Amino acid sequence: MVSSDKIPKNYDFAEVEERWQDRWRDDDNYFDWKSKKPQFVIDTPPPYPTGNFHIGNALNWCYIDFLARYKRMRGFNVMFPQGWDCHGLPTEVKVEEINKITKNDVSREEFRKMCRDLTGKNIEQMRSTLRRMAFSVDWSNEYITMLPEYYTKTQLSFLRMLKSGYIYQSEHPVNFCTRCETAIAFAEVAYDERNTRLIYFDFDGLEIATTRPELLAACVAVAVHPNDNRYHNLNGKKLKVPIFGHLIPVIQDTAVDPTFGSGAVMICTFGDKQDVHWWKQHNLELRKAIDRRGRMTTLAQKYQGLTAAECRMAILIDMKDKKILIKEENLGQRVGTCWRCKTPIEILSERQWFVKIKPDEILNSAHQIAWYPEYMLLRMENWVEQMEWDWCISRQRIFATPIPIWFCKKCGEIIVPGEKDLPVDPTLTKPQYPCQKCGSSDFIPEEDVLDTWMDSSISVLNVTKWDGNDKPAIFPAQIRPQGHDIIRTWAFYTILRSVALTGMRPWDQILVNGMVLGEDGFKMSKSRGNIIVPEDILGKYGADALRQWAAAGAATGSDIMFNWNDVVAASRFQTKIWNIARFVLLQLEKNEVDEKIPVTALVDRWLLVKLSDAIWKVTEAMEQYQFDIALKTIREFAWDVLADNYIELVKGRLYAKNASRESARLVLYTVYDALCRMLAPFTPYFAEECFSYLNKGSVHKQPWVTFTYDDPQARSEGEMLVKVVSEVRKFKHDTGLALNAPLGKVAIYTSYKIQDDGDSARTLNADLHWRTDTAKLDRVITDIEFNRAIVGPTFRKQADAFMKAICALSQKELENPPKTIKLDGKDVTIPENSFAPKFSYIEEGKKVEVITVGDVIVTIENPA
RNA sequence: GGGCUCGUGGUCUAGCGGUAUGACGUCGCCCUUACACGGCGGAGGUCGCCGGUUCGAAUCCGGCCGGGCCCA
Repeated sequence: MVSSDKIPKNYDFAEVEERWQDRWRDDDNYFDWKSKKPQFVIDTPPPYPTGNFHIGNALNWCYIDFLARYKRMRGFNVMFPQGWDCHGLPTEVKVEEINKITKNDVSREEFRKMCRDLTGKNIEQMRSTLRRMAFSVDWSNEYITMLPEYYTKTQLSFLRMLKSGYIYQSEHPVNFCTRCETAIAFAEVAYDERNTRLIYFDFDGLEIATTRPELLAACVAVAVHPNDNRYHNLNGKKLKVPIFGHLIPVIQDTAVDPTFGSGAVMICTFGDKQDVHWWKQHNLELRKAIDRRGRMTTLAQKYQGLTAAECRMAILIDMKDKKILIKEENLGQRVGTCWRCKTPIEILSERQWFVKIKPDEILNSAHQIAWYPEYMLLRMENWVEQMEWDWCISRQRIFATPIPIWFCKKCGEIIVPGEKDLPVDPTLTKPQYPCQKCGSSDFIPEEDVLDTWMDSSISVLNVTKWDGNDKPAIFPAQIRPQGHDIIRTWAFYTILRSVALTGMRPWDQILVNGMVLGEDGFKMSKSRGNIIVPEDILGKYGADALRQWAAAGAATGSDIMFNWNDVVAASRFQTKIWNIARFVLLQLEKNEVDEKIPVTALVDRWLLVKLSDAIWKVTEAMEQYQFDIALKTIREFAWDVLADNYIELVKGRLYAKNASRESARLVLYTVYDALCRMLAPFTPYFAEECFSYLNKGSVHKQPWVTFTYDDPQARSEGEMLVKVVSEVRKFKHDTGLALNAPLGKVAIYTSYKIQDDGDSARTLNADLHWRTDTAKLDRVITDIEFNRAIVGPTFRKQADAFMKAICALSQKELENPPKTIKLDGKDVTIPENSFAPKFSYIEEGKKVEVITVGDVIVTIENPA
């Protein structure tokens, strides 16, 4: 035990957190590949290395660390790896911005290097925040997707899926960002509310309304509703496209809304997703009017080379000249945009690589995973069930994993590298052998690269050390912790890929966290100015306080508003426990606690009962990942039960040299030890500091508390005692007495003998007597309290009648209730504990104050 | 327009079939040798609205209103 004069009066989080961060060793948290303990592998989300670990990440990582630390204490061999999902547009955009270039201004290799350098710097910054937050990351299992060790696996997974038929290439309409000049997946399309103009014009005698006149060159049909009488005469006819002059058919389709615009729709390749439907369904021609850079093609004739917006203006002017423009209307619409740069996406038909979506396979696997909270599974189901297109995985960018493919220049055959030769960049190297089909040695490299989700969706395969053969020994992982915003992307893709590559679900459980909102209740954003950065909180209140906010700010899974109040409250809780610690350690230091002596005093036994309850509740909550309940239970126990009730009661006994002092000291020791352990997952620095004074090593190396204690007598008598003391305190307060002021003679009448070692007398500073005789008082019944949980189910529809009948009993009958009572003319048994009379007392003879607590009567004589 | 989700004292939050949890704020009393970053106590809510089921609903069901997320 450390001597109490070495314990500082105030808890200095900054000093403590820095000291322990220095002292802890990385290898404390390494996964042990040779261990016989049960494994607990976490598929940590690899964040995008923006350089800033934001508060949403912080929430996510707090959950991970709570459960990682908890599981270690429960004897699991835990792997909490940290990955970095490096590839992708944002970094390319940032590099272009910083260096004021576009990707085409430098060589591919040079551009890649710039991206790698920036990413490396950003990772370094984020690592330091992770460490400061005390996240018990297994740094021996860190991975960085832009490094060859990792993207070798990405390429291997590509080849495997190509071989098994999951991956194919074809020309197909895809979402395309003309600013980033790349295809993107549906999951990457964001929707924006924008205003546009609906253009009505004369289309070869037919009135058409369109929002995209610039696509006139790509018009391949006009559609009307089959029941629209206005257009019956048009069926089977061909119309001449204005300005361009090509002929297109009129088709009928029930998907046309006759009430929108003129009821006649121009189908272009492609204005929107609906166009793609019609195009497929009616076998229409393909006319590409917009190219990858968003410029009009030769098909657009004199408008060639204009941007889509310029072309729109020009066409409108020409329509006016030709007097075919009828009118324009304002129209609000939702536009699909690139989620990175907000440019409206075009749907272009391009040769791309795709991954086949097999909804049944994915759903089947999703159902084998336990979802926390459960309803998040619905979001996955809904997403999977409405998938229509396969997953487009090719991108026309640079900073990404290369697609390991060449094409034979002569015969077009697809050439793949040997798996041993991976990784490859086909733009830098050549196949080892000539084309097996035609023998040619001329190759065209695939310049497209892979979607970044192709990297990150094998995170779980990477950490479980998948090498392409079967499923790894430690696969599947035990848990995937992530936000609900990426269920349709990362969770979806990971399940898909695990099933495709191993035939199995990726994890046993998935824990979904909510989003962090700003203090104003809105999503944090620069424009709102409501962004809170973790570093700010760390500086003001420390990591442990921020971690407490994450645990208790909201129920697991629900969105959580950032709230300084919660952080302040968390920090105050630490102060409170710190003071409890100082008190406890002061009591413990003088001589060693004898752990073998029996705990005898009533309140001591009562506290152990309460501790046992708290431990059980906290443990249950941790098992269900209900961190809010766990931490709140600890707080309630420590603050209300231990500090405000128990310590107040036992103080006097500890100060006096009473015989049962040792019993209290052992209880304090037991409780203090248990509190440190239960706090360890939540406030690792604070718990470590408190525990260190016990000289028993690191709290993080201790097993979880499993202390149990049962003593029904101590439970009910202790509960009663605490209530009585609190009522008498309230009495003192109400009569204007200081709580420690001397009180006169107090008699407590109970039906059983209480031996409290003088605790209540000292606490109340009163001449206090526990008595089992009957108080000489007159009492009257003023009210009856019913136990509806008994009355309701027993009497159902007669519950009201029963309660009325009881109320109608006389004072005497209520004091000694009969066994039965008449209800609707029938005698019915009165259930036990179905009601309790409430008494008030009339003093007799001596002037006494009377307080009742249940059936316990307290009289106070001569209050000072 | 569809799916999911939320709507609880001034603010935030727990509960999700037996008449409401905690925090912050607010008001009053108390500097009692662990703690005034504390203790004790008070005020403040017809649990969004309307129906239904039930002996009983914040809690279940239906409708409506309002917020959020995801999607068309």
